[in-house]
Amino acid sequence: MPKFKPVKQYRISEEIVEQLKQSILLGEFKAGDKLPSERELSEQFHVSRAAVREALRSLEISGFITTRQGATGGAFVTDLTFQNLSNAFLDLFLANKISIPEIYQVRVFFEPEVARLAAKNVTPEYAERLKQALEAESDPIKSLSEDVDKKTAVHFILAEMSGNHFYESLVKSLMGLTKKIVEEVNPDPHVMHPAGMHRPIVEAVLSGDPEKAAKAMEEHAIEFGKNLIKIEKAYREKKSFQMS
Amino acid sequence: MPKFKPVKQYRISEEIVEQLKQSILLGEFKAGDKLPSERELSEQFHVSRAAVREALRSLEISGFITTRQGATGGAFVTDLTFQNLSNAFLDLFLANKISIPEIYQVRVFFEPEVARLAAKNVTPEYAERLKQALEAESDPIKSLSEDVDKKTAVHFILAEMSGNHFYESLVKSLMGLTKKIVEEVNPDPHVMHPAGMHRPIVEAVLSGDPEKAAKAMEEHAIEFGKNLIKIEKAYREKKSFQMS
DNA sequence: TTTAATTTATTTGTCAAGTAAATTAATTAT
DNA sequence: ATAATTAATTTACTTGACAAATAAATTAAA
Repeated sequence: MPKFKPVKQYRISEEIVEQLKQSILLGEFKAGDKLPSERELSEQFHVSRAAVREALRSLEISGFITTRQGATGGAFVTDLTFQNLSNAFLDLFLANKISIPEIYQVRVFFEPEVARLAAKNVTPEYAERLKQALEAESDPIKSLSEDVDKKTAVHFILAEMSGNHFYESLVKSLMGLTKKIVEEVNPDPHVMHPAGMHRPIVEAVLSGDPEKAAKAMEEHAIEFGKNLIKIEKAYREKKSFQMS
Repeated sequence: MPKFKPVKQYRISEEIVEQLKQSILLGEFKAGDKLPSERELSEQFHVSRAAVREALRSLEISGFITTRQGATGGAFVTDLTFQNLSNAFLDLFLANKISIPEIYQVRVFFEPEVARLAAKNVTPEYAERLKQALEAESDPIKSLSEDVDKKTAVHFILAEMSGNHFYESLVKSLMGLTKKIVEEVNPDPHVMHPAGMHRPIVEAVLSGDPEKAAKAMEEHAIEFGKNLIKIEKAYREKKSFQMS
């Protein structure tokens, strides 16, 4: 008996999404380019503006375009970043599909490898950036958000130094998720992550010692992870106490 | 000087997305539940159906709901899965933001750890599932897609056995991406991934030897990765030759 | 009394045609 | 030259309709 596949009926907006996405991926629209206006698109596709707009919302959520209102506005192609990955992780976390301990088990395992790779790839430029990022960690704290960004910088630079965009995306996503959690919990920054915690990592990387760098990163990740788990747990208990 | 934050104007559809998302995350709508119909939502929010529909498209892309037409249709809350993560990886790959070698560098590093964890968590049920999955790999090949699924099964089970949903999501996403690539390249399945390749891994896991399991997985990942990179490169060159 | 065909109700999918609001460019008045 | 006004473009949003899918209820037929 011949095996037929079920015929799936697609929405018009989905068809539009596919065509625009392909066009973007093929480079027919490059980052920064403006797509035709909604009215033009609806004429070209022979569909209503509503269908076009639903398609644009989908492309926006997927990170392919951003839209601006006004005379010079429209839908602009964006350079795809790790942002969606980050959003996906965040949603999984918020939906209780992955826990902080699980995230940190993974991070403790792979970020030492990132540091190891970074230590094998030190250039004067990277060295300078690492030093400056380390310096900036001791700046007076103006806001929690800014402080978190500064404490995150070293991790970002090391991730770039790994030379692997996948590791880079993972690190940036996880740091983004961590930032969200930290900002929600709103702890004392000095307790959560004292300045200078990254010094041993940076020193090991700069000395070009991969194993030492990996070890330093592992210790840091373990310590910070323990800290975060503890503080977040206390926060959650306090919150559920307030609600009862 | 006081530091004011720029006031961001949000779209109505974004506001709706936020409210519905929060409601779902708070468990006010559980997986399987039906959201109110578009007309009801537009009345409750005091907005037009078009705005509601744009919001629903966003929630759909984010993996929170699926929609069905008809009398018993509507927007149904779904159990959030790794699917979005997988889509995010796929888009990054299609947009040439991460390459196959980069993906495989990461996979070669972390999947041995998954095997290591699995070997520490063997139960009779898991053992049975692993054996059956290994058996099924030798079934006559009916279609490439089905064959890939069978060769993927062992990896999925080991990922579950790791007891870490993050690892599980990563493995499933990467296998999903690999499947897409394999189906595009459409190689000879026997060459791409001969049956029995997973036997050493499964045997090591079942014997409860974490280090042996990790080693076996590493060797497998390296071999398969090399294979995939080679075959995909040949495919890409052939394709660009055809186009010129 | 089943069974088949038809009708009805509900819900999403789509369209058309508009108004509102944001934003920039062009024009006019000062 | 500067400021104020007007015009033009584009997205944001609304309203009100009809089409299509789907399941339940009803009716007709065997």
